[in-house]
Amino acid sequence: MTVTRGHASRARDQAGAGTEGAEIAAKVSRRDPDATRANIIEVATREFAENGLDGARVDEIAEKTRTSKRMIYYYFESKEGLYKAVLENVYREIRTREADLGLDKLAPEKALRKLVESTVEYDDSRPHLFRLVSIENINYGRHVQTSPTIQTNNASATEILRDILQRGAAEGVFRKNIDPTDLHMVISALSLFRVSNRYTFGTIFGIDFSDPAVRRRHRKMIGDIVIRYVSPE
Amino acid sequence: MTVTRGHASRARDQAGAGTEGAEIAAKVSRRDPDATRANIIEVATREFAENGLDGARVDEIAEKTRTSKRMIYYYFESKEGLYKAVLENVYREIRTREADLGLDKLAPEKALRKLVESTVEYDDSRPHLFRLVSIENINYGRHVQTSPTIQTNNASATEILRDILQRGAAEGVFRKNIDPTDLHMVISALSLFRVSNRYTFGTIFGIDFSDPAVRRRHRKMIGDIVIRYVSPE
Amino acid sequence: MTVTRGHASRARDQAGAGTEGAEIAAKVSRRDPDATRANIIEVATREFAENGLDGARVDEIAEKTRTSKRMIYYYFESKEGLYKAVLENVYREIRTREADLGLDKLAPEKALRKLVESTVEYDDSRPHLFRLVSIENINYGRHVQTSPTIQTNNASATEILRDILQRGAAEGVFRKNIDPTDLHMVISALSLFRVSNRYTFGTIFGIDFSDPAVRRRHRKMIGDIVIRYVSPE
Amino acid sequence: MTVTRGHASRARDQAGAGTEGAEIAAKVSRRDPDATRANIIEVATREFAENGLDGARVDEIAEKTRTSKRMIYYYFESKEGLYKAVLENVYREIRTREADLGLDKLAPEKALRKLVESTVEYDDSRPHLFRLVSIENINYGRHVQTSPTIQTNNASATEILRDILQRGAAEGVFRKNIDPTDLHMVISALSLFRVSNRYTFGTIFGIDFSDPAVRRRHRKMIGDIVIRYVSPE
DNA sequence: CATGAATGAGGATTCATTCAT
DNA sequence: AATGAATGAATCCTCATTCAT
Repeated sequence: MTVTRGHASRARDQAGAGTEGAEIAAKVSRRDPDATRANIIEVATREFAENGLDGARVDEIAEKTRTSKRMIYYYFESKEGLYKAVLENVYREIRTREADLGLDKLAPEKALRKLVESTVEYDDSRPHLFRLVSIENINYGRHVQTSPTIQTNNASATEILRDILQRGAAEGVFRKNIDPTDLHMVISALSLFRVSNRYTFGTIFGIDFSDPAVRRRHRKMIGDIVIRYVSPE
Repeated sequence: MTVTRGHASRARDQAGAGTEGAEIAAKVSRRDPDATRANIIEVATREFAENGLDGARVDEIAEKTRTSKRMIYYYFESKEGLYKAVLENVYREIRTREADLGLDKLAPEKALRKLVESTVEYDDSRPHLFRLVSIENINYGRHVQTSPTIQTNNASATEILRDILQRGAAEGVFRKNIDPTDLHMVISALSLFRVSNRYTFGTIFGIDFSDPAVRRRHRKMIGDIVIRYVSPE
Repeated sequence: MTVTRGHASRARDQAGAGTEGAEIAAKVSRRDPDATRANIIEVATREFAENGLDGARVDEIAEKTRTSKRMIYYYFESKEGLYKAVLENVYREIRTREADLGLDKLAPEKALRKLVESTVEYDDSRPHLFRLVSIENINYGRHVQTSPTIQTNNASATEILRDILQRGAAEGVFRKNIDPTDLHMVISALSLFRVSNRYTFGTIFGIDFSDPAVRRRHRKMIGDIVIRYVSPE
Repeated sequence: MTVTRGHASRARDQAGAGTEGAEIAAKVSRRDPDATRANIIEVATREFAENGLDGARVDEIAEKTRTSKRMIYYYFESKEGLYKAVLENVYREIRTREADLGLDKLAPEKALRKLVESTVEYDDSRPHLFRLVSIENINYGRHVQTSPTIQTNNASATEILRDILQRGAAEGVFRKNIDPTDLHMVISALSLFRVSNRYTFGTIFGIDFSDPAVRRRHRKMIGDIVIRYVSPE
């Protein structure tokens, strides 16, 4: 299984010139390339997230779309091209998150806990996005590796953390020398596990990850873990 | 259809090391059902781990086997049946680990850190086992759910932790009321993330998870995190 | 999945007779879905009639077709779907028969005998159609039962009989209270036996059902039987 | 699909030396060849009758048997050999019927009606036997043709009829020149149709052939038809 | 007599993709 | 810009039969 072609989304990257992109997508019609494209991506995201790269079916995607199978090939050139477009879109969604949490206005400790808790909530609420991340890892990250967009834009995720850590260290409430990337990994790991391993872990240990009470318990625990880790002493 | 012996991946790992090892490896198949089964499982484990349930090809598996495709169906009835047998074997391997660490003879803190560190090392050294866990989660844990073997045998993983936590609490070096299952999740999450998200996280944040130095840093960090979390105050 | 036109077996039967006939026969397939469908049905009818539902081979059917195996699945979804389409076509052919015999213009007795004799001739001349009926009965009528088309259209076969019987009864040449459906069964049974049991009965009792003299003798006999049955006294 | 081998039942044709063959079959055990053979035939009869020659599975037959698949090949050499043995057994059962009806002691008319009615009852009560006859006809009577046993033994079925017809003709209650074989065909046709076409005819014309009232009506009708046909005038 | 293991050849079906219009 | 028809190359699976013990 080799990735060929590649640059699927060319010409369409500037899509969604206005802000109402999403709304337009709702009532797609012929002769509206942006909407058609968005509609395909939307359907494909669902299908790939539910069935994996190999498990998803082009026919199935096409059928659930407002257009035809031919259009998928017209816009994305191949199943893999479509998958890659979906993946880029997923990472775009993921990174638009941390934006407006206003963490820079909070005290370091509060900021950090809020970051952790909002991460847990967000990851829990968008399982399909993180299923796609799992799928991409099962595929050896082959598509992330060939997507400059994803790499350049998502690395910034650690910036917010770096800032919080620096402020905390300056104030003496956090230890020095905590690596922001490693801490980001810790938070991601703890939060994502609840999504990406929920079925096996849940089945074997009898935990219902869809139970809000469980989510709150975990959210608190993960916050505690992170705070304790960065604290002095 | 009976599950027999089970030491599937041994043969290949250390083939020809001893005297009978070579003999077995040489002409396994002919009229030796256990060996035939084991050989199929071994090959299939590799193929499913590398390509996923949908991505793996029965033909490919058969070809790499010492027998024929027909035998796969003879013993496992279907591709999914084979996958399930592989999964059960994987979980069997995973659980046989913690056994002889001799943790009960160590002081709680030492025991816990040793458990964590050995987990990190083990997970890092058997990525294919945990790829299969990821794959199973993408499949909604459908097969783990229908496998009594996996459920009954693997839940015991928390027992060791429970013991350590109790001893630590009794000695006053650990907090009371730490839930062993939740702590098991924490350790698993931190350790597994390094395996199951290495490609995307590694690519985006420029971390080389195959670097031993990185592994040691992470091993230490995860140990610290866990110890800090269970410590009083 | 829509059944279109339907004149499947025409092409082969009289190919090249008219002017367009030759043209159609020559390059049927290319982008002519109706012709493609019809061609598949035609070939499949022969193959299913000769080998049964289980005995027929999709590969064999495809090979004798102007298109490929893939097209069979494109239009009929499965071997069974194709078989069902064949069966519906068979029943369509069977029922289009009695139409233009002009029985309503004949005296009841003449009409009835003509109906019987034409049935014998027809059944004898299209053994493959009735082999398919036998095959369907061996399959417990499963497909006829799930085909509304067949059920609604073929029940009308008794209407013609009902009319003849009523006229005969009114004229006093037939008994009253002869059930048209039962009489239809009688005629069918006597006529069809010659087709559907010809091999075993012919072999055991040394009768050559392909001998025209035998056919004429049976035709006469069946006519006599039916007339005698409906006659007064 | 070509018939090869052929003489399946050799060596075993003298089976069932005693009269209690059937009873022995009930409690088969290893080391009892006759019982083993009878048991296989019994199971195979059911399987072939239900699924046809192509539809029946050797594995399935073997599984429902008290012995193993190997024994089928040991005794019958091939699936087709087994089928042929089944067929011969079926014809043996069929022909043992008319025996004790004591028709020669009845007046011709009574005898003929009794023959007809008992035929209808018998055919109705053993559908699986006649399904096998249908199946054999779908197979072009290939096996009946190569089975001397069936041919020599079953042709006698017309003897009884010939006798009745002669007596009737002598007494002046029947017409002369009624061909016994043709009359046998008529009776068979009318009676068998109820079994071999019940699914298609029943579905299309809404007749429930399993209804005893329907059976009685048909039995009476077929008797009437036959008597009327042979009556003078 | 009896059996579980093994098998080659075939058989139905699916899938991503392209073509003609 | 859009579409229904068409396709080759897999892909999973089944079957009657034979072999070693």
